[in-house]
Amino acid sequence: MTKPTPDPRHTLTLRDVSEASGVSEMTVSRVLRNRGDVSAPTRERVLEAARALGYVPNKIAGALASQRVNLVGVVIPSLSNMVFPEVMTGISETLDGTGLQPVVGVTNYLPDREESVIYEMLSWRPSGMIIAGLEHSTAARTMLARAGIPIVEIMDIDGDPINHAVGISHRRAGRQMAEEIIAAGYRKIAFLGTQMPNDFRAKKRLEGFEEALSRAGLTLVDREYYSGGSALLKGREMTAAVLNRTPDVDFLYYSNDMIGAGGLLYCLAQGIDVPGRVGLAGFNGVELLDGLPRKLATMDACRLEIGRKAARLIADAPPASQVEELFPTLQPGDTIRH
Amino acid sequence: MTKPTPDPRHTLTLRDVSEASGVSEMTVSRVLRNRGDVSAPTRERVLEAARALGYVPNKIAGALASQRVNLVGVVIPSLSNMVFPEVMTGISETLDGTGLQPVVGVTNYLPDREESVIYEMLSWRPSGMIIAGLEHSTAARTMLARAGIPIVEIMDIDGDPINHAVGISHRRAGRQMAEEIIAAGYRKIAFLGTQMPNDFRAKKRLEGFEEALSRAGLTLVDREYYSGGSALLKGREMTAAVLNRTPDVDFLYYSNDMIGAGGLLYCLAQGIDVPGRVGLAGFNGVELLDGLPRKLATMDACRLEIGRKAARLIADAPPASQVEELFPTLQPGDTIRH
DNA sequence: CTGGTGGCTGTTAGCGGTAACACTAACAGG
DNA sequence: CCTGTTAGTGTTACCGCTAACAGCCACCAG
Repeated sequence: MTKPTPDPRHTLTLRDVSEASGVSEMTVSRVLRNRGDVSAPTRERVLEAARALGYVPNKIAGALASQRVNLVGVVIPSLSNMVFPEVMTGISETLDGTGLQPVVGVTNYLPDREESVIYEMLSWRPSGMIIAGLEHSTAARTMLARAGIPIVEIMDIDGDPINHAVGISHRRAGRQMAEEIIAAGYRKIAFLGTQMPNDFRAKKRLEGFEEALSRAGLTLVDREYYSGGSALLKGREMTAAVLNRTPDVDFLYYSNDMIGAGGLLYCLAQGIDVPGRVGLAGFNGVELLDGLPRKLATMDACRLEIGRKAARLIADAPPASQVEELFPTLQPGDTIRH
Repeated sequence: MTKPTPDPRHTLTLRDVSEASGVSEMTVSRVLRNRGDVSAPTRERVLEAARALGYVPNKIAGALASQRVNLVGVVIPSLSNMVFPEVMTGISETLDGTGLQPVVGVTNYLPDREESVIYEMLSWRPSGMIIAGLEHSTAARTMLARAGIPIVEIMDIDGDPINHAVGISHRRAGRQMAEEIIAAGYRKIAFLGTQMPNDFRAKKRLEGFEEALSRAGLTLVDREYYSGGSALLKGREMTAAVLNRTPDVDFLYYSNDMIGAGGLLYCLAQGIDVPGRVGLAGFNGVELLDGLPRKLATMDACRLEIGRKAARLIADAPPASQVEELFPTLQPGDTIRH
């Protein structure tokens, strides 16, 4: 066995099917797309011929001719942190049946890469674009605005959308969590989070959090940042570091659930009284947490719903820009004292 | 603000740029693709015009004309189980700089869906396809074989590849783990795994595992299957169920690390002596495990390397079919007694 | 018998690029 | 002066498909 079947003749086109079934290319095209009237016997013959030949239509040519591309570009920072796969699920779910298909691009939180991913996607002339976040380079914003297709910026609504936006207010989410923590009586609060300079949403949450603290006359007693590596492990390490450096800390606010889970496991292993001696909270509401020995306090980010609504906006393409704010619910879990 | 800039005139084409810069479309095309000689001043003028207009080339047209598409289809069962994102990383890494770009399609372990995803992808005439697994519908195999492009089936090599294959032998991996467990003196061994009828790789691991057991005169003393839900949580539940039902079990072999981690957390919480009273092992070598209080025994599936090698095969397109077997290494962790 | 009216099928003209080749000026060498 | 070469640019003919419209035939009403 050498090449994967070096193709008897050339690569198949409509013409091959049309010759094999004795009708015009146009009729074949109609049959294959279920468009226009074609008599039942003709349809049968064509389908049979196509099947027999193993014909796969060339969407490139089809798209060019029809000026229609059934693709939706989805630009997200990462696939590996559990949050975006869920958004994707919501998107696929909603797009299924509309004839549209998602195509993902990953930016790794790099603005340059984001720009080129967007450029690349637009050059395929998709029917719409879904993009995480509201912060993009000027060039990227311009390209998107000029593309003449629906654009949905997701996850975040604290900012100025290009077109549509669906998400939560991370600033408010941070504030809300802080208020909850303060109400529970914690006072020596530390933050543990990602270093990523381009995770704007984590940054906004922290801003909201600190704002609420300062309104209560408090400030963070410690902070610890990380980047890269296994989040669970980092959570352990950072927690150890903070507890060591600031022994009187009584609350650890994590920028995401994964490091929060690491922290929780560490505390439990150390026999630290949670939530009595220290309270813990994360962010996201990842499914993973269900399996932990104790439930981490968190806030769901409405990821599934965001995906669904964003896809809906692309599919429906309403004429006017829309901003849909969703409201995360706090899940107190077992790591904030009642 | 209504529509995203209803586009002054129409959508931009090469002609617009050519008119704006006073050269032919062909010259603009050459400049934009860095192909053929174009004088420096002309190149400048063209680039300037393109930038000023915000021109984004139409790859659809380009691809049709040049019969070249710089896309590589990647078909995988799921994005949410941590294993495929890592494969993707390997693929992207290697493809970067070759001018090729990965496009993923997700099948959710459904053969029908796999078939349609493959069909859909092939209809974009990609430069190559990377597909998880060796088990596909006849129609899918035929389409792929006929496509006349390099096909790489990944993850698994226990079977008959269409063209190239890169992966590990899951059967051998299962066998190896069983041998290790037996050598460590465990005798009452149970299996806990996914129900998924279409996770062929998990199935092969189990086959290899049982084969090695029976060669040692042993059989599984219990087995427990799950589907859906939080894997970590399922791991706890299943572990509880097995320990309850078969109290004298002394080893729990999990079909993946995630449920294994759940089981480990459960055992630790119950104060069960691991690895004295029961040993545990999973499969995959997911990064997550680094953060657990104790290291789960596992076997890495060479995911990154598989992604890299698969991408290399597409990029290099060797004339003859290749099968690259990788060899996972056993990571004994702390859950098998020395 | 004529003129609709629909159902079905074919024809024509692109879609927006690019390959391949043709052309042109400028200059070198014989 | 002519020819050959080279760099830079333009022309032509598609790529494989579809929109739009043009036929054609059977059938029916008037």
